[in-house]
Amino acid sequence: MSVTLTRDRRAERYAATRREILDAAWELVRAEGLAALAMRNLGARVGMRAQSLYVYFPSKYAIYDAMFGESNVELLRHITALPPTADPVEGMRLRSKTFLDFCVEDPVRYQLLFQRTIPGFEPSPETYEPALRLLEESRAALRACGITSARAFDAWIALTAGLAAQQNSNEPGGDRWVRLAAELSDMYFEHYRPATSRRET
Amino acid sequence: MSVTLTRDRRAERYAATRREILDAAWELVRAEGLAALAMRNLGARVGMRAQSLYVYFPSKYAIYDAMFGESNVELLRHITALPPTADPVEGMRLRSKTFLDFCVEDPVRYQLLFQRTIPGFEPSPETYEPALRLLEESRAALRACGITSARAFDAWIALTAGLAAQQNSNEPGGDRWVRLAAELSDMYFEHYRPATSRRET
DNA sequence: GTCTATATTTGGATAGAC
DNA sequence: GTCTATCCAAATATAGAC
Repeated sequence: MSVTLTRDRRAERYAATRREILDAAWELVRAEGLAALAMRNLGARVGMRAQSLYVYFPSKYAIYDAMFGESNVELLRHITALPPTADPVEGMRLRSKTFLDFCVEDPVRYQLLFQRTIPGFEPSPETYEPALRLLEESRAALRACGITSARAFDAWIALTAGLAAQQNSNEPGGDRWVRLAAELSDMYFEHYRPATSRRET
Repeated sequence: MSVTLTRDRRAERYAATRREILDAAWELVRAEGLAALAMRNLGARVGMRAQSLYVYFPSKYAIYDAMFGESNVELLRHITALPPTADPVEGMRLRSKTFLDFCVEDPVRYQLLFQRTIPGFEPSPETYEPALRLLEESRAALRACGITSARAFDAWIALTAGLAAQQNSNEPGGDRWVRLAAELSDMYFEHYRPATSRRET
């Protein structure tokens, strides 16, 4: 006779070990770069042989994919957690600042999310999904500012992403480009915002 | 008794082979990605064993460095070859278009020049020098438009580089972002150009 | 669930014959 | 200047004992 248990201790243990491996992987890539993720090194960090990791992840790419996925979820969470603002343009300023902080805070995570630099790695549709949601959500937020054209949307993304790219590739950890965000945001809305939907100041 | 010759046939042959190796390296990375440059593969493409390549380049990084250097020289040449324009702002538009075309034309070259993606590779000061020259030259061109602040300069670079980055990472070979260049350039000058130095239209 | 052992591949680089 | 012969190191992954 089998009894139904309310907890699966084995599954809990398994999940905890997976988590531990992912944490170690983040530590490793932050210390030595994305490309330095190697099963041996990773195993050493969690006190295992490389081979044992295959119990938890079917391949190295599966580890990258899990990291990609949780980063994307985290970013989406950061953005959707922002408090509502009375002025939608002020909201966009806040969003871009939040996005840039997120990118600068962890350059390796940025590289994993936004630069396709690991040979052979492509995120799975499931882990990529939050990125699409974020993009959609951004489009809506910009629409609330009265900006609807696809070109204008692309321009906003390019502006914001451009700052992050410059910052991380030229002065990781600094703020030389990031601090231009508010100014460029103003410039953007001065140019793109239809006169009718602007507030009087 | 030794005679002074006007040509060094051996040196010419050597230089030609080096050139041939570099050409093959470009072909290889364009076909299989920057990270796929391996001495064995490269050797195969020029009809040599990998070991023989060491006669021409002391290491794999030396090959990357040579490629980096010649790309930088080429970019500088593209920009400095631009015809002078009566309107300096028109000149900047032309420069950014030329820059973007250069970046989009060859995404792998772009990656080598502007994204530090090869583990362990850092360009030598000699091959990096043209990049500094170009930056200095760009600063001067922007100054001719009446724009002198360091912040404004950084903003220009971020704007242009942002377009290139978006284009190459999201739609290599396309023009979805690149075609925004003129519009963003206008937006930039509307915002940053001091009123006194603007032309009447 | 972790281990030992091992297969397999790949890649950078050197020594020395020709 | 190109080759053969090697070396060495690193890395992914599988099989099977415990």
